[in-house]
Amino acid sequence: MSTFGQWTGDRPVKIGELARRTGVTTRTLRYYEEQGLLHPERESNGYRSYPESSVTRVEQVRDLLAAGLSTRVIRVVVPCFEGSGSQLRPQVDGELAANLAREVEQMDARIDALTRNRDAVRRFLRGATPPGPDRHSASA
Amino acid sequence: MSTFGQWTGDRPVKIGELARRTGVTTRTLRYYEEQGLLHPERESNGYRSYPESSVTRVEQVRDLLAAGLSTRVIRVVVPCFEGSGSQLRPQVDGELAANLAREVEQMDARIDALTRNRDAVRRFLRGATPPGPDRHSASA
DNA sequence: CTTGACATTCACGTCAACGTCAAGGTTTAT
DNA sequence: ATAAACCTTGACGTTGACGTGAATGTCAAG
Repeated sequence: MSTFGQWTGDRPVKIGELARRTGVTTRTLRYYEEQGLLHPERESNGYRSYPESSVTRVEQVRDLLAAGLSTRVIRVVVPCFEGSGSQLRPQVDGELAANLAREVEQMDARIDALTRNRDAVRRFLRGATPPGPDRHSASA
Repeated sequence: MSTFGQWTGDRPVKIGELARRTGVTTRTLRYYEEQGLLHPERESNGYRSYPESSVTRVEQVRDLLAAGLSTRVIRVVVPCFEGSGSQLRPQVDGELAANLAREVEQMDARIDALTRNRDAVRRFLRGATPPGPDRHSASA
């Protein structure tokens, strides 16, 4: 029963496959590791070995980067998502909690700024006179 | 009636004052100009002369940069705020409108990502066991 | 007329988030 | 056993948003 195409189950993956499956380059994956965002194990030959969970992890990281956060703050933020439903509760000391609280504030500020400006652009687009190679359009 | 301290009314300002009033460096203001975000006039001596509106303009730009947008997209976005309440309606051709629509989508995506992750961090903070040098705390 | 606080234009330095080789070891296919 | 397709570690290049001078001009005050 193991000859039916590639099994996509819960097995460790090497850097190439993880790259393909997440859409980032291997360089990026090594960079994320260097920044403490990923912690792959090593096979006997030195090859990196990622757990399946790294796929979603990388997507998380990309999400946060696209949202404008730096790897430094992502490093402190991503552990929050590890055990969503897991049993592991990483030790959270007061300093980490304070840092996270600060980050939440910054994210709020970012969301605010983005929302305000997006709305302004939208209002502008709705209020703007659309092109019209013909200047006769009577609003319908 | 003109001897009562410094008049904060509607007069042109030079780069130093604008920098102080917006909290950015003069270097940053020149950079914004280079990027097409500001268009100060010049006095006879070559000094830049900014209108009062530049204060809010710079704040806008900072807002958008903090939100993660690049000067390139800000350059296309900021004109939307020029005439909020003004009479001038800059010519908006289809291409600009399309660009702006794309930017609005990207901003939506950013807001989405930020909101999701902020909420996750918040959930984590609420669910996390706070510090406790004493390990006896019985959930109350 | 010099000093000091402003302004000007180069122009190189920095930091983050990667891209892009280079020079090799490993595994797989033929 | 040799090529092709992986992987490894350096290490230098790039882009964006500025920082940080250097060398110079301008202007009000003493």
